[in-house]
Amino acid sequence: MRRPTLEAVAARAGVSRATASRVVNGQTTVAPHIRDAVLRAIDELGYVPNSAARSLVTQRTDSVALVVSEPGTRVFSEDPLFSTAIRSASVELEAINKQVVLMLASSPKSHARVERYIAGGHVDGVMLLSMHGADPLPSALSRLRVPVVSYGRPAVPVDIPYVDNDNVGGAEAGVRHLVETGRRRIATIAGPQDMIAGQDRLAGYRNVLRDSDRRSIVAVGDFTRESGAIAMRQLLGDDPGLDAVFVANDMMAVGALQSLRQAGRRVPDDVAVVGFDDVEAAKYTEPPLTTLRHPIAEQAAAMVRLLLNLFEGGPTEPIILPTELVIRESA
Amino acid sequence: MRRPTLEAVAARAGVSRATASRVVNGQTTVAPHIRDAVLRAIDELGYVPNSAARSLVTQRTDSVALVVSEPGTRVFSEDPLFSTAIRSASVELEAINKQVVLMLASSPKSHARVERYIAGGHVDGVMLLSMHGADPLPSALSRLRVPVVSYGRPAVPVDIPYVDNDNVGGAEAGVRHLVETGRRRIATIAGPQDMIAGQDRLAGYRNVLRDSDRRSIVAVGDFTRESGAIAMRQLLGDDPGLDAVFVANDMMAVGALQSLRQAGRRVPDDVAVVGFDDVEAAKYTEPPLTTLRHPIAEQAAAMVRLLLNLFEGGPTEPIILPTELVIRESA
DNA sequence: GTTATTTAAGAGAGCGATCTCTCAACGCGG
DNA sequence: CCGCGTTGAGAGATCGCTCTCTTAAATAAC
Repeated sequence: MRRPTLEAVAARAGVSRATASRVVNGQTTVAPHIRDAVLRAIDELGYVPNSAARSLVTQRTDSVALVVSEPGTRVFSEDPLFSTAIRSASVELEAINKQVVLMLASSPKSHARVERYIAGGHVDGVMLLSMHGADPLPSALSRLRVPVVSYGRPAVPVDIPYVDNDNVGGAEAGVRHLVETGRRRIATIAGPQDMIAGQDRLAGYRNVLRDSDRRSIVAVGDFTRESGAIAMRQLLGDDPGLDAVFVANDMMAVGALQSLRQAGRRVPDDVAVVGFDDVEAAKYTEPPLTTLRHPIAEQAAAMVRLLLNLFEGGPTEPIILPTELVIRESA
Repeated sequence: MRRPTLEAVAARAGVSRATASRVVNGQTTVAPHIRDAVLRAIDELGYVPNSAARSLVTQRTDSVALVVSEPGTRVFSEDPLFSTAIRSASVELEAINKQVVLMLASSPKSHARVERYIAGGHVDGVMLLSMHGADPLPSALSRLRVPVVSYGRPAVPVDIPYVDNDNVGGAEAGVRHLVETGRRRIATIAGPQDMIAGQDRLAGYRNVLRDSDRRSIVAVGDFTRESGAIAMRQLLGDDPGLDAVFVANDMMAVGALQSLRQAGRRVPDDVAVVGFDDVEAAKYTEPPLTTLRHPIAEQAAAMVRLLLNLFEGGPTEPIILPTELVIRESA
């Protein structure tokens, strides 16, 4: 009760295996009536090509790895970034008939596993979702001479194409909005400084404050809601007179709103709040959050294009997608 | 600059390909010094077995498909169920050295793609995340004679093992809690009735109400926040005197809380609210939500075990995991 | 009508592993 | 010293496909 092989199809259609193969692979050098006979045989037998055999000879697998290099729990739980990126990338890849092999690289041990797997030639290329600067994977994978693209600029200067959003520009736009609406003492809750997004958003904040002659007031969180709440309390302690805060991501902004409420500050009357990411929850906070939207889905699509270019020799410059200020009620 | 083959390893170690293969696959019938020589050769050449060649002869691929059969957007966005399940299943599968191939089946077209892929023998087994009753995939896949396990009881009576949480029992526990805390007029916002979870949770609600001699008041939502808000307004219109509502999932409960606030009802003083799922957000609502927790991660792990049993002939009865009432402030 | 050119289909050699079968070497009892 | 069981290693078939090379037939050219 084995699955039918190309041999069986050929026999049934009364042609050679080579001809059957031609039909399967859509070559045009087959006479119409023979082509039909083969197609009929395929249909009757329910033939499906064996992928192992095929990729053994073609040296292609038609699948790409989506490596999520991030400590386990954070990945999917709060932050919708990963899930959105994964979904979009999947959709895009399926559109070009590539399969997605999802790999989570959360520990050194799994890093090794991933490397071995990639080295094993299981996939034609790798899409790397890696946010932490210290991540050893970008350089490790680029050494394997496998096509790799990264989501988010790799922290170490390694020569792999990447897609990123304009973190610096986005932060600048957010802070500029606070300046333009007349805020005087603008604090920030920065993200972790071992992450590019954390660094760049803080840099954007500093740029604008420097240009507008204001003093910077910085607290650092780790992109979680709790850290945002803690950082906000700390900022209020440091400078009770602050009238605005730029928060490096929405989750922390939600925590900050909570602390502000507890401290009796009204938003935006007393303190204006700007977040970053425009997650779903930003619409439902009290008050709804003014934030910076970046098109995660488009970024994932761009990453797929980049990988395709890597296969086919197209342009592979990094792609930086713009962010957009979404003004709601918090600022 | 090709990758080294087993042949090369054998040549370098001065043995036959067969012996090299024995070493790679950890057979014990190789003399220690020869074994060492082969291992050294492997190390020096950086040999990694070619998976296509291997699975061509072994008929195994060591990867399993994780098929998410759900209309695109819903999957990852609001509902953390999918992301949590995917992550847990990945972790579990990686622990037993199986790769995860993620497939999204959102449209009839992609259904066909998934079926073809599975039929193509790319994977050893399938884990199906399917929530909708009308889903054609469970029966389609079970017909392919591929080991399949399902997350959530398949709506159509098809003979594939599954893992589910005790939706009926959980709903009963939630509603019973409302009864025991003295609530008289207990409404429900049910989930979509084309989903098992929607049906079963409503059934649980009805069971308890019947037994406690109360009248049921039902509105139906679609598991989204907005639908919860709308349903709540509708319930308040139908029966302004209701003093409790059992909501079939947390997202709808969040919407319901919003509508209750707008209607000037205090929670839990005027109206008690019980949700279902214990999502992250349930902790942060105003007031924090009393809800039913089910262990998604454990369910995913159980699903992996079930699949393993399917491979190896262990027991494959459906696994129903219990839910737990988490009492916070809303009820 | 013969030769040159195009087109369609077949023959057969791999791709890189696994695994059965075979055989050589060795130890040991009779 | 011979035969026999055991153990370790090699030979070679095989998995199912692709793709080059070859050949046969059909058409064109002169």
